[in-house]
Amino acid sequence: MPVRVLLVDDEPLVRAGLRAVLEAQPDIEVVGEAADGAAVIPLVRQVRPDVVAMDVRMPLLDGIEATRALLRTVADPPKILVVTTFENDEYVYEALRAGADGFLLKRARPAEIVHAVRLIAEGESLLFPASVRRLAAEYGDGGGNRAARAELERARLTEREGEVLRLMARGLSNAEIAARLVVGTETVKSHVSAVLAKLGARDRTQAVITAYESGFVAPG
Amino acid sequence: MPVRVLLVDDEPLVRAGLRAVLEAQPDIEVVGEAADGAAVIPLVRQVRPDVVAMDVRMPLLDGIEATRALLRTVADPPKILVVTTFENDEYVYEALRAGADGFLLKRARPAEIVHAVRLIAEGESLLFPASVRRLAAEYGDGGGNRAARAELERARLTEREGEVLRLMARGLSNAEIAARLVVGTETVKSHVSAVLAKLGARDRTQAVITAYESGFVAPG
DNA sequence: GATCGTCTCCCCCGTGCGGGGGAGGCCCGC
DNA sequence: GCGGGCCTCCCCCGCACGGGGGAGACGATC
Repeated sequence: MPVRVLLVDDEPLVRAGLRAVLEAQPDIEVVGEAADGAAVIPLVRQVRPDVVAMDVRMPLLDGIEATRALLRTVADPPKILVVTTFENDEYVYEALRAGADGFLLKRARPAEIVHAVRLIAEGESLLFPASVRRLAAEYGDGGGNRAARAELERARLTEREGEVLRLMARGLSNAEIAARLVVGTETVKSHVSAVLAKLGARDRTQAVITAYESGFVAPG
Repeated sequence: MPVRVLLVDDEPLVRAGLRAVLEAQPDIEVVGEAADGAAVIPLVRQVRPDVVAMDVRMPLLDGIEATRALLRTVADPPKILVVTTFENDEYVYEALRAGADGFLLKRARPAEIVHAVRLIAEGESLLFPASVRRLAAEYGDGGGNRAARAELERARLTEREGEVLRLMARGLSNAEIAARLVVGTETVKSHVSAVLAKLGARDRTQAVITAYESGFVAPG
């Protein structure tokens, strides 16, 4: 059963782009589009999406208000992924406070977008470490942005988990990782499980794919 | 047991580069260096490497002659990976005809170098599809280069295997791939096994890593 | 002092994976 | 016609993997 996504953005171009990116995936299906927040609620009732990709800045009803309305009025509401053009958009944090499950920059790479949708669909209210890290880096250290930082904290792999993922991405087995880190295989299995859970991956292969797609490890 | 590699190149810089790249891998060990072909044979007898990374153009004894001499005089000779700066180097094909097991451009990416060493060590006399393909593309279609083309043929995945690898690289399980391609899971297993063998991968994770590292699939 | 997160290790358990075989049908080229 | 490559499917088998629990030790934080 594919992930059913509803696109909400006032720009047709953005909707088309998201549709192209998402429909290229075997496990994701775009079930509808809306051009403003006011159209969202009836549409959600009609098509029952798993995830709503929601722009923040829209005419009539913006993403924040639409999110609030959605969570207030719809039974068993879909997950909400807030999409924005501006990284330092205060509205994004408003939306997260309103109950959105994650946020994403429009200029994120396709794989990041896809990944975010999958994670959100699985009930993970997290953003991928790399994108958040980059986001955090853009803000610098001085800024406020406690929301972004908190998100980072929630999403981030621990140091050990990061080490394990890096070794997984070099093709090592659990036993080899254990030997490398001088710990037991059971310990490695624990870390691997944690990595899989945090990344929303089903197995180590998917985790390694995510590592590559996110830039956590780079080819070459 | 790591792969034991002997580096043979007249330029210290190249040796240092190869050493850095190869020793960064957990399963590869550089056991010696030689600056010219004449020093290779005694050194091979002494350190018994699994793989010799051999430059073609060297003073005293070039890579071709050194390869011939090595295969003629040493019992149980190591695998020979010919390394060259120039893609259209006629000497390379000479070396392959002399018995070398594969060839590699010096400007190949680290991952490709590492991969080539691993493959060669495992007795695969093949080069990775992507690098050979790129090589072939550089030559254009008009040129001769039967050697490169033959290498390409030997290394290349079949159409079906390529499809399977692409789906593996999207995180699909054998059962999911089977459903996608409308064949039995046993068929998929056959293709997966073929892919693993041709890529010198131990499991699907390593195959996916190779797919990314080689550019067979691209992130984003 | 209590709590929390991290790292470490342990148990059981099912199963997907990969190796090792083989085999039939198809098309192409020699 | 006959071989060879490719695609398809089948068998058996061992094991690494991953899920589900739990638990002790340590440090930081409250």
